[in-house]
Amino acid sequence: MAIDTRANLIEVATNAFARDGFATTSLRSIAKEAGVSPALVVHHFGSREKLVEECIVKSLGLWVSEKQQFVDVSLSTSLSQWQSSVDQHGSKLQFFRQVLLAGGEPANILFSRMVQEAQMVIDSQVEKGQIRKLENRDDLALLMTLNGLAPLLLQEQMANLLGQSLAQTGLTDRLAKTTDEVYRRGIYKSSDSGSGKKKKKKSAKKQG
Amino acid sequence: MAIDTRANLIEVATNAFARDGFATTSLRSIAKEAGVSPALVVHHFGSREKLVEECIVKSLGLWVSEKQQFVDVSLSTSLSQWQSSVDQHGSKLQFFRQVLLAGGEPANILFSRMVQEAQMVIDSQVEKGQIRKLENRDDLALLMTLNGLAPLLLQEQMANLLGQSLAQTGLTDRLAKTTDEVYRRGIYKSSDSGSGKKKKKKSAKKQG
DNA sequence: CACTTTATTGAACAGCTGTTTAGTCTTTGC
DNA sequence: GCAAAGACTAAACAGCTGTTCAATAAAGTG
Repeated sequence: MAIDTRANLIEVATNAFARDGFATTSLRSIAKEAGVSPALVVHHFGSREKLVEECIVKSLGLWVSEKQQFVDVSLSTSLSQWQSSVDQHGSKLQFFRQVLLAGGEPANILFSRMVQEAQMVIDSQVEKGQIRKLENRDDLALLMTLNGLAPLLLQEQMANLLGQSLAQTGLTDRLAKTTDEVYRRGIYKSSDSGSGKKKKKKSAKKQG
Repeated sequence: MAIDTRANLIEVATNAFARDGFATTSLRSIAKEAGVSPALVVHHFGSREKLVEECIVKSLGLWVSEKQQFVDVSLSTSLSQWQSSVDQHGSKLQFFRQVLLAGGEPANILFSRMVQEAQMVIDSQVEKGQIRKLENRDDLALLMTLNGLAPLLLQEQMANLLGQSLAQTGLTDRLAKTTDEVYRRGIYKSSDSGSGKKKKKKSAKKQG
């Protein structure tokens, strides 16, 4: 059964790439893990690089159809929210992490899509009145995407730091609080932050 | 001259690692670039891995002695500031970028040092009254380090996005402005943000 | 049924990797 | 000056990599 083998190869390869990265995962190891000869892999995909491409294309397609699930990752204003997202669809997230770390065109495409997503989310939240309008929404989208991806990219170093310093003191919750505070007092209207009883509709001159 | 060769090898290797990363830079390519036989490299350092270690140790030592120059990178509240830092000591920064991307113990050490730096800077700025006191300064330090490192790690994707969408419209300056706005209205006292004429020393109850 | 296509494999190839060995050349210590 | 020590190299080794080739088995197709 050719299709089964093909699909299975893609799945095995995707998981391997997500786990170990693209550079360090060999065609042979994938074949071995799938219980198949290396020659069969190139028979089905033409080359290792084509297999990589197919895995990426498929995952990017999946991402499009499951957008909402990843938006809160790249845009999560709370790290606990981010962590729960990681736990939920961890393998997919790890794959995207590897795509970003590997760089190149796929990483550029993925990143620019994430920024676009962020723009849409911001627009929607501005419309709902949850975010105050900003001079440049595109810049904010880029900024939030960058900040949102940081804990994903540096997850290993974060885990090391948190694990050895404060362990399970509910630190991710406190981090979420801090992030929340920065973002709310910064970009969000003060709707529930305590000092938001009065609406201030001032407009002060900006020196500059 | 043994010492010259040794020192030169470290420098060549460090630059190569900074440029191409650790995984993809071979001992042979380093030897070739230094105009020396591969065997000589292992003669001087014992193994490739030892050479990597020495490069990292030396760079981490350099970082300690030039702390202030890198603090504004991992903590830069402005992306233009970050960019000028990148231009200034680009190669060193790229090396640290590769260390972080490579992961493992060196990355953990580097990251935790950066967070420590951030803590000190925050303390200093709180003392100067530039930052309002926060519930947990450690969390903020971690958060700012993460956010500060994001544009370094994703520099390639950022460059791609900015280059193709808005080019040299002074976007980095606008980004700096946005970052600044988020941070100032968030964590900084409102000393010059227009609405900061009156100090409000209220403390409202938080629901839930 | 024969015939073609497809799935699958083991073996081999060329190219890369880090490392070792044996040897040459150069410097140093006495 | 001579012997020991260190700098340095070419060549080879074993192990990995992606890929190719010839061959075998299976599945479709007429």
